[in-house]
Amino acid sequence: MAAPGTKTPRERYRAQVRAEVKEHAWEQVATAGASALSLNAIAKRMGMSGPALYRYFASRDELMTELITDAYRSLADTFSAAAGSGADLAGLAHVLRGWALEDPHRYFLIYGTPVPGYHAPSDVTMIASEIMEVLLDACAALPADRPESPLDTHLADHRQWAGEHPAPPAVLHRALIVWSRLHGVLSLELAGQFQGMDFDPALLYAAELDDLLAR
Amino acid sequence: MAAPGTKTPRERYRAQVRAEVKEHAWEQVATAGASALSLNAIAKRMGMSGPALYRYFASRDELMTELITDAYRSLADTFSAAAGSGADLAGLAHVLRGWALEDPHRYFLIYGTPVPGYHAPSDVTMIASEIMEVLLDACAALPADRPESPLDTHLADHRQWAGEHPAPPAVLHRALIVWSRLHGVLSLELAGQFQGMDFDPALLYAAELDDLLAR
DNA sequence: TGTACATCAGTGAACGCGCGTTCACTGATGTAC
DNA sequence: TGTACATCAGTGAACGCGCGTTCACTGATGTAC
Repeated sequence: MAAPGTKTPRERYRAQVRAEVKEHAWEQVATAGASALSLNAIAKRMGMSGPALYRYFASRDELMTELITDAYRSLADTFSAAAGSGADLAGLAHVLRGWALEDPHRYFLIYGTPVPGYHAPSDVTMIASEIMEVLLDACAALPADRPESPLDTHLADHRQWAGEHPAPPAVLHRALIVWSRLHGVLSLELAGQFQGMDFDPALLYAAELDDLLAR
Repeated sequence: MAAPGTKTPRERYRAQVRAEVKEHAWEQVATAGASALSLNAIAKRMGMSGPALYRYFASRDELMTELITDAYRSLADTFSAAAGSGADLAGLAHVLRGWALEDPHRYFLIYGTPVPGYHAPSDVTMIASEIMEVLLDACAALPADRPESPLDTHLADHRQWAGEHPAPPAVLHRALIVWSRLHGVLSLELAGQFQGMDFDPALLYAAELDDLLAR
C-alpha cells in the first residue's frame, strides 16, 4: 500500500493522460468553439480509439466542466498571485488583460455567451467569489470621495455577493464598474469587434483604467 | 408579367415560408445556441421534409448569415428610429437595453463569442457603421470639456472607422467608452454573471450611463 | 524469485442518432396561346 | 374557356459523416503470498 498522498505509477500515468486530453480539448475549443468539443475527435488526435477516453472522463460534459473549472482556477490563481506580490488595481487590470489575450477562448469560456442547457457546477461559484474578493481588496485600497449615487444606497442593502468583505457600498460600486468596464473593452476586443477600426484597443483599455483610478 | 415591385402570389408565398423558417431558427438559437442551428430540425418542426428548405436557403450558412444580418438590421433600425424621434444619448442607451433584453440571443449573435470559422459578410460592416454613426451623433451633441487623454491624440490619427463624421477626437473617445461600458454591463447581465448577486443590474446600467453623461 | 491472481488500459464492434446535402421524381400552380 | 406547356414546391431515398456511449474482450501492469 502506497503512503497517503504519494502517487503510484498508475495514478501518475492517469494524471498525465488526463492532462493530455485536456490539452487537445483546449486546442479544439480554440479551433472550432466550445460546442464542438468532442471526445471522439480528441481520441483520434491522440492516436487512440474513442471509447478509451471513457477511462478518464465519465462523459463529454465532465470534460467540459473540467475545462471551465480550470479556466476559473487559472484566473483566480493569476489574480491571487498578482495581489500577493503587491499588485494594486492597475496591476490587476494589467494582469487580467494579459491573461485574457493569452488565450481568448479560455476567457470566453468564462465570460462569453453562455451555452444553453449547460449549468456550471457549484465549484466555480466558489472560485468566482475568490476572484471577486481580490478585486474588492484592490478597490478598498483606493481613495474614494464621491457623492453617494442611487446605486450606492441600493448596494448598501444588496451586498450579500461580497461575502464577509467589510467594504463600504462605494467600494462595492467601484468593484462592479471595474469589472464591467474592463470586461466591456476586453470582450469587444477579443471578439474582434474593433477589427477594421484601426485604433489600438490597448489604449482604450488604459484610458478606461485611468478613468477608474482617477475616480 | 407582373409590374416591377409587385409581388406575385408565389413570391409572397416564398417570403412567408422564409419568414417562418427564420422564426423557428430564432427559437432554436434561443433554445440550444447558435451552433445548434439545423435545417433538418427546423424542417421537422414545420412539418416538412429536410431537403424542402433548400428551396429557400442555399445552405445552413446562408440561413445563419441571414439571422446575423437581420439582428444587425433590427438594432440599426431601432437606433435610427429612436434618434429620429429625438432621443439623446440617454434615450439611445435606454433603447439599447430594451432591445437587448427583448432577445438576449439576438444580442449575443452580434456581440457574443464569435463562432470560429464563421466570417461575417461585408453587409454587416455597413450596418455596423450605420449604428456607429447614430452613436457618434448622440455623443457629438453632448457638452465636452475634458483634458485631452493619450487615447484622444491617438484617435486623432486613427479615425477612419468614424467615416465622414466630423466629430473631434474627444467625441470619438466618448463613443467608444459609451459602447464598451454599456456593453460591459449588458453582456455580463445577459450572460447571467450577476445571477446570485442580488443587486439590480438596471441600477448599475443607469449609474454607468449617468457617469457617461456627467463626463 | 516465482507463481497466481486482480486490476486496469485500450480495442473493435455495435447502437441509435442527427447532421448537411444531392438527386430523381411527383404533383400542384401558374402562363401562353 | 380550354388546352399545352413550363415552372416550381415538396417528397423520399440515399450518401457519407461524426457524434456519445455501451459492451465484451485482450493484453499488459501491478499485487499477494
